[in-house]
Amino acid sequence: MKEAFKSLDGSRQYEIFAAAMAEFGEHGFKKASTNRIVKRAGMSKGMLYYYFDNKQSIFDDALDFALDHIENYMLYDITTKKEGFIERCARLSHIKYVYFKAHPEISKFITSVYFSDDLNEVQQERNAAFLENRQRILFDNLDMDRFRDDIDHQTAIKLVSWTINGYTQEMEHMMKAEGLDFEHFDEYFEDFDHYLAALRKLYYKEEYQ
Amino acid sequence: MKEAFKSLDGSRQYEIFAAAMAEFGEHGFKKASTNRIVKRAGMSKGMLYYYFDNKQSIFDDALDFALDHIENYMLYDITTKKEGFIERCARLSHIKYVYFKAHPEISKFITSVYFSDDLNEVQQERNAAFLENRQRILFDNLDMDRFRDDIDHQTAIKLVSWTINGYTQEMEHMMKAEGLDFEHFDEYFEDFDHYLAALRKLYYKEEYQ
DNA sequence: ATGGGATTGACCAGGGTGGTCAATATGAAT
DNA sequence: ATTCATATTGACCACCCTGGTCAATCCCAT
Repeated sequence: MKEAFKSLDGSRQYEIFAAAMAEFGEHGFKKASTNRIVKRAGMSKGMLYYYFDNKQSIFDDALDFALDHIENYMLYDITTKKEGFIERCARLSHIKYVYFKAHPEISKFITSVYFSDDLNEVQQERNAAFLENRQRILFDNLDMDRFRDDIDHQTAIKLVSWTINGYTQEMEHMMKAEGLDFEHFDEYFEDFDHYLAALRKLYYKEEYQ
Repeated sequence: MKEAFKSLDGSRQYEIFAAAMAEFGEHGFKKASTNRIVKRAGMSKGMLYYYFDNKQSIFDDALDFALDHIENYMLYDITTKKEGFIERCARLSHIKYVYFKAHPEISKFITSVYFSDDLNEVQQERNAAFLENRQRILFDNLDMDRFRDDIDHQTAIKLVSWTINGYTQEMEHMMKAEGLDFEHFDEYFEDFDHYLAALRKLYYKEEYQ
């Protein structure tokens, strides 16, 4: 990015990156259109190239911005207190979901990056570090003794995370179909608690249910 | 489609539809390119419009073809014998996976249709009927008494299907990352059995484990 | 040799692309 | 009021790709 962009108001920077990330998230790098980015951000074509060198550098800077943004958010909100794996998963899911509602463009952008495979080396390393960090947060300081003794811990971890991801995905799909609605939002989280209770009953020793 | 196409060799029809489905699956209707379809199918532009009226009718006919193809395949391979839900899910997953490896273009095409929302009414009905049929197959003639008594059946069904879907997705993601490999294929299914055994231990009464 | 279906690919108008740039608008300092 | 640097515009460029057409071939059974 050029100096002109750096000296911009933080919220304006966010708006512009948001426009770019939404476009890249929906269409991928190649088929993303700078004209649509410009329209989304409410600015003229000339301005975009007054702020950035070219399309590629818009993408690169947006990716940097997105990863930083998520990492800051997560760092702020996460305390890895000792807890069971089910509780940890549930908490992370919840955080993720709140973040998704607050910053859908960033979430979608990062998701599309995760599934694409045309990142350069630097970006791949950056992204790998990001994912590793997520794993660390997910597994740090867990109380694994809550799991039933007759089930392997690693197996239980896999099963539980698949289950909770499945719930999350179904939720997203429902939301997308019906349009996301804050009334339903709470309903869904009541359901979530119900399923979490069931999971505890299935996977945990009696004293932890 | 025009008469010329109908009188084509069945395998050639498949090739052409496969090219179209691959293109539509990757790019969606609007951004799909008839030029790329033509290239994929190894034919000239003129030929495509000798077979079909226009881009839309290519899509329509491909969708018909895909749904018919899947339904025939499933009908042939599925006997809904009495079994537990875990076994049913596992079997359907396996069938789905084998089908995916045999006909990836069809699978991806149908998946993209499932997530898109620009189907016309007739297609929506057709697709709804298709999904309903899948649900029927999934739930027909189940032995629900295998589930532990202290867990609600509907809850168990949800949890188990989320879990198994999660496993399937992880498998797909791994395959995509490493390139699908038949050696690994079998490994994965050994793992699968391991996880199924764990699920039975968690969800079933002792006598059904 | 002829007729007719199969097949080609150059071609079209139209629209979108990433990127440029001369022209202006703005606003603070003089 | 003038100056001057910075902010901002959108028309414009050459290029590429689009869905679709069609005159020209090719192929082969008669």
